[in-house]
Amino acid sequence: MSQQAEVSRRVRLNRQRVLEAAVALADEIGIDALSMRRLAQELDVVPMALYKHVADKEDLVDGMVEVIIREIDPPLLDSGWRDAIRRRVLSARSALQRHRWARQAIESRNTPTPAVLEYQDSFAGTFLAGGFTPDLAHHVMHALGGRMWGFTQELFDGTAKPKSEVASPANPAAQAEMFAHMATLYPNIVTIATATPHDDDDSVVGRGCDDQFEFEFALDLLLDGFEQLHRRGWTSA
Amino acid sequence: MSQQAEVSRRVRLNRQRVLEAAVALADEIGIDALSMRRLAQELDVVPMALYKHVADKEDLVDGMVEVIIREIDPPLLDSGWRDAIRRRVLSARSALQRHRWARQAIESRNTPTPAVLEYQDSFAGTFLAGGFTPDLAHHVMHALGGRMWGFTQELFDGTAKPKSEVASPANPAAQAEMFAHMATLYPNIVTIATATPHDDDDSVVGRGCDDQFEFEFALDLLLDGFEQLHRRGWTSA
DNA sequence: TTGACAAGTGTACCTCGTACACCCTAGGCT
DNA sequence: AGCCTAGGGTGTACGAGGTACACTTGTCAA
Repeated sequence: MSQQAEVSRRVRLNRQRVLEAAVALADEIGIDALSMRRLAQELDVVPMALYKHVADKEDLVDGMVEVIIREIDPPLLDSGWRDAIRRRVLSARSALQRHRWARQAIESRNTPTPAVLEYQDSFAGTFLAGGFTPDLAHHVMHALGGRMWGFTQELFDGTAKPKSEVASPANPAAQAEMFAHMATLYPNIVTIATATPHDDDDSVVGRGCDDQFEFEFALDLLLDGFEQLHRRGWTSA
Repeated sequence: MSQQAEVSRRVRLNRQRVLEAAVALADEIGIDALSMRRLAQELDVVPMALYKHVADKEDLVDGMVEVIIREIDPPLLDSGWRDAIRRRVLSARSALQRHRWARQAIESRNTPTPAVLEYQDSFAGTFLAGGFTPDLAHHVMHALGGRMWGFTQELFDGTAKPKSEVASPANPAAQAEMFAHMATLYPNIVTIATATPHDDDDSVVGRGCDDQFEFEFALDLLLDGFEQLHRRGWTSA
């Protein structure tokens, strides 16, 4: 009886609750560690219970991506295309910053869901409304590529260190030696990595660059390019 | 005896052979279907035999990426930076075109291997040799991002259709209906998708755009930007 | 020939996604 | 109120996958 009371007290699941729990769990443990079983446990149900709310894991991840999309600011309507695009991209970026797993999740999808199509459509709409020809808008969206989602394909920047060395943060001698080693093997990477001022000075090579700056640098480079082509009435023909 | 002869006739495995077999198998069945067990079967050994040559699956994929990198042309030394970068990127692109799984493999790595660092280092070297300041070279490499590997983060272009519809290639009526449906829901995507001439005219929406063109469009846009900043002596300070 | 090291094997364990058949409960109908 | 039913939740089980560990076999140098 108390058992039953316990059970009935428990809020019932629905797709939304499942997706939100999945997002929260992924925030915590990363998307690779997110399994149906782990998620079920978090929700205090048996794994198979989830399948009443999502078709399969693919569908779960699709749903999670949609949750993220909903966090992105809607496009501005009262400003120029450039400002609207720029702000929206940066808003997407900040959403992806809150959910570090999302980039991988988005990249792993290979069929667009309606939510994704809608997102892309509104981008296209902003360009068209800004006077871009459909032709130019098309190419420009391709050029934007993943940046539309707020990420560059960074992979790993030149400043990331091989994992073998990560474990020794409090060993200045070893670090200096490794730095010298890197400088021998990869002189150019070290040159450009050390050229930019560090925000984190206790590491010789690591985390030296401001990701946000790099992102906006590339974004603005592209936007400048778009603007020029647009002004010149560029066509692919 | 004949059994033994059979066995001894078999060439011995080594890391290189394992990696090459893995690349070939991934070319054939895709990287998702590539399992240690399947690869072992292909090589006619028991799964655990592979572990004598690769540390684990991570290591296997790292090795596969290195194989790909070796397929990319070395940098030109006798031409300007712009030409050198452009050619190399396009060479990387064609390697990735031959191995469609490679993009995903590269993206999934989160710690750079020496081969990867070396590849990036030679890019950096090309910029520096071209007279870029370390500062500008740094930002420019970030801007290049994944394009350095010959791919844009396409995700899915506006012309990709939801998978539910993929199965009916020979149903013009349904296709027309779906097109109308898309045009209602995603008018802007349809507008820009149909603006560019198709190379495949039997599909109303699909595969309309020339990926190579889009790639070079964005690449040149960036290279133009780089060139201007370089000429102006741009600094981040 | 022999001895030792490296290559290959067999078995077994754990984690995952998920099919299938079942039970239970809440909410609408009489 | 009592009943019925749809759909949420359960239990069990299977097959695929990565890989630890202990073992056997093959190769080659001394």
